[in-house]
Amino acid sequence: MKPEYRFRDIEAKWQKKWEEAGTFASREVEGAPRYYCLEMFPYPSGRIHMGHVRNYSIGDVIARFKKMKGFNVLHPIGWDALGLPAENAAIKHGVHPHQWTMENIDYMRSQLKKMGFSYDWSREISTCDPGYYRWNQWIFLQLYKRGLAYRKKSWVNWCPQCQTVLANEQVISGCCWRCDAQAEQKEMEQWFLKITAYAEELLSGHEKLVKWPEHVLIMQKNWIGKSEGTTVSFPVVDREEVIDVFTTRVDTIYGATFLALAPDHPLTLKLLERSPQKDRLVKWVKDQIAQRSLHREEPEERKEGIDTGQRAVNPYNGEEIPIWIVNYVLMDYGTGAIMAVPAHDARDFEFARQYNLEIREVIVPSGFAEREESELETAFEEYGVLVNSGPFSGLESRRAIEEMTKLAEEKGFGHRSILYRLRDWGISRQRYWGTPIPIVYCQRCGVVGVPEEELPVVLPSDVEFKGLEGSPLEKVASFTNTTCPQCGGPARRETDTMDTFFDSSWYYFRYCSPHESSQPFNPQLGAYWMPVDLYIGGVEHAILHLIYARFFCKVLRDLGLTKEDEPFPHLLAQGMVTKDGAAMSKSRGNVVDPDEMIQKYGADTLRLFILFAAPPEKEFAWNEKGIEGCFRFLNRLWTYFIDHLDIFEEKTASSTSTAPSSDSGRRLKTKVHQTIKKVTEDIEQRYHLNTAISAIMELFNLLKKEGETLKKNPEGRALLRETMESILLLLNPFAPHLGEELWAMTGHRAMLAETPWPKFDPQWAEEEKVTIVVQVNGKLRDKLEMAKDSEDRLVREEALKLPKIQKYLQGQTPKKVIYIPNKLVNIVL
RNA sequence: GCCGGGGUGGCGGAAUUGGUAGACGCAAAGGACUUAAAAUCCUUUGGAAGCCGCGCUUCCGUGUGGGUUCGAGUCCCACCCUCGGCACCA
Repeated sequence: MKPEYRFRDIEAKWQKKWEEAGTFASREVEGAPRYYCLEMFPYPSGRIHMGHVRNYSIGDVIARFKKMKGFNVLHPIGWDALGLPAENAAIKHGVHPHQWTMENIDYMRSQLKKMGFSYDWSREISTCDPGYYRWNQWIFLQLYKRGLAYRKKSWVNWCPQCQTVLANEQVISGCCWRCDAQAEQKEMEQWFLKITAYAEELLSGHEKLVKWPEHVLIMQKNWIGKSEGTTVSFPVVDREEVIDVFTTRVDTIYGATFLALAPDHPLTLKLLERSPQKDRLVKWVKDQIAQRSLHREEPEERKEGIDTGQRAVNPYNGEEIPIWIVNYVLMDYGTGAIMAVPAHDARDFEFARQYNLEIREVIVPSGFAEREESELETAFEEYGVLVNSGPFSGLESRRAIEEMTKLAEEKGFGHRSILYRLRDWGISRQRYWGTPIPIVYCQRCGVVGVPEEELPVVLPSDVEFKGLEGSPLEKVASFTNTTCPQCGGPARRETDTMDTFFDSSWYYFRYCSPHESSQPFNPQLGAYWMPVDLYIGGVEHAILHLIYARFFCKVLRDLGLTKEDEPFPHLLAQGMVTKDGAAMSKSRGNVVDPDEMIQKYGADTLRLFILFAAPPEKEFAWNEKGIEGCFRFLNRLWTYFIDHLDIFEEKTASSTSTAPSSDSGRRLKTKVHQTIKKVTEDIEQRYHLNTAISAIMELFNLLKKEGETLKKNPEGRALLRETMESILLLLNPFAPHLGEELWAMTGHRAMLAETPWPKFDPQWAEEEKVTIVVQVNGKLRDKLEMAKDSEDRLVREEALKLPKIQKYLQGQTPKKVIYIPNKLVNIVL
């Protein structure tokens, strides 16, 4: 009776062996190059999903491959364990967030172990551990000391029914996601991190990220949104005040027919004071503010505005133009005020038409002298030549921008300026399950940071979760009532917790010394492991997480903890896992559970399939039949080995040194070395794991074919043994359990995981003979077998001699014969 | 609207620098084994036409239409479809 492929037993057996032997524990050893392979750590939502399986399978192939290549590999895992779902579970099911999270972590850890991932479990971290979030607090205090963390009033979404702040994602078409009440805008004190201080460096740092996918860099670039332009001051007529506007198109300023302020601009109410219709207009402004950001979900919002009756002076030509308050100008970008140039801005154009305001053309396309006085159908937003612009008429836009800005600087009514779309990062959350912000409010001393030696500020565990009112922490008197660290007087503790993106912004440093207790991480160990050599994760984090993490790395650098400017020089953005044309989701009911697949086919099959069916960066469409194909492949492999175990019992001489005497042997040996080359390059350079796997399949197919004759003599049997060993070595990163089992069954003592990656012999990896394609007028007509690197003239002659080619020539002399060495001959008639 | 990715057999995909389109796998069809089925193994498989005929020949074929080139899935221009990101950012 032949042993079956009992994958459940095999997988459990080797997982245990790896754990007992500490095979994947990373060490900081001299003499070997280091490699830090990191996958985005999961949120412990309950169970792992196929996206995790894919992400972590890709990482595991790289980690195991690098280990076999002789690197000291750091391949850690942990838990992004703080966050809203835990608190919602508490509200819904009455489980404490801590308990809920811990149970999820325990289950998901067991799932990851069942997948056989080569993690160094001794470095496992969890962000809800006070030993971790204490360093969130420490970092926050350093930021606070440097003015990079500050408090500011800002507008937030507020549900009047639930008495709590809502995140943007929790406002569904203007209403609270939980109680459906109309959400309001409320101004609250919030903590912010000054990421804008690093805007320029976050942008220029992209130049170092040559190994990031282009589209991720573009998304970040757009998010940071740098624009260069001019700030111009418009004095208000008969008043002290001056209105600053920012524009990238100062060349259009002679076409500015009004100024437009955001409803929440600080000058708005002042300007309305003298208006006869003051009450009505002020009410309009307040309504606009209250509704603001609710229509961010509805882009087709109608433009509205009111005339303040006040006027401002265009400093370039002294013209007085009206000042309007409009709903399409945003207070939190630029100065909150714009010069409106209807002829050359689509939004101003739309607004001016609606309110019958003047549309004055000052730019014409270059090549047109001056346009006929005709109705403009749309705003002309491109660069062109200035007209009706006083001394600047006739200049080209770009030139005009330069000169006009220069003039403003000379006369003192304006200057060059750079603006970023990037906003400071609001990190306050009125939630329990997050890191407490380490701040105390003292009646005498004001805002006081908790002293470092008192950290961590630990989350109280005795808290009620009713989900009805604001932060649960506000109701815990033992937490909020405290004493001022400066004066010892009575004080109130900050009850806001941190956005969980804070936690994930530096966790990759923590892995370098996860048990460090006197600082966030040990700088020497950080210097040893950082930067991360390969960071793998979903593209959905292209902006938020990856910008925050880059920001934190720079902050930690400025704090002297690291020398790295960029934490992740190489990013692999993996594609989504879909089924039936849509992302897997519970609501769609198209979720495939990894547990079921492990149970049915085993972890090796699941890993192999999820890597085989598509390259990592592309979308992966789940298909039940596909996984069966991979299962069959592993079964065929297993059976073949079992049937040929006797080959490994013989003590035949190794065939590595000599060339096989048969054609079969030469074909197989060539294929072995070609496959080693291809698999190595596919993993190392292209990360195209799907083609690496298919190359291994091809080799196995040829082994089966050629093996029939080869196994009849000792020389052939030695080659078969060598081939089979190569297959196990090459397959190890993909299907490590099966590999280890067969490796042991074929008499190897050392673990496969600890065995060096095979090397290819370039002589064998190259064909001795090449097939040369023969084309006539670019069409394939015949093929020619030639020795590699045959002489030019010889190949051309042979090609022309071919009977099929003769037929096409019909005695003509070719106009031209093109020869691409070892590839093709093209005969042009 | 702006920015970006993608469109290749019945399906997932391969073709790495402009040089044999369809590797590998799935599905399908036929055959072997079997009392039978499953499993397994073998063969065939882009489309069309032809041929004294079981293998070869010819033509067509990588979203559409043009272009560059001896040669284009790959480069250029225009368009269509699709997926993602941003969305009053001055």
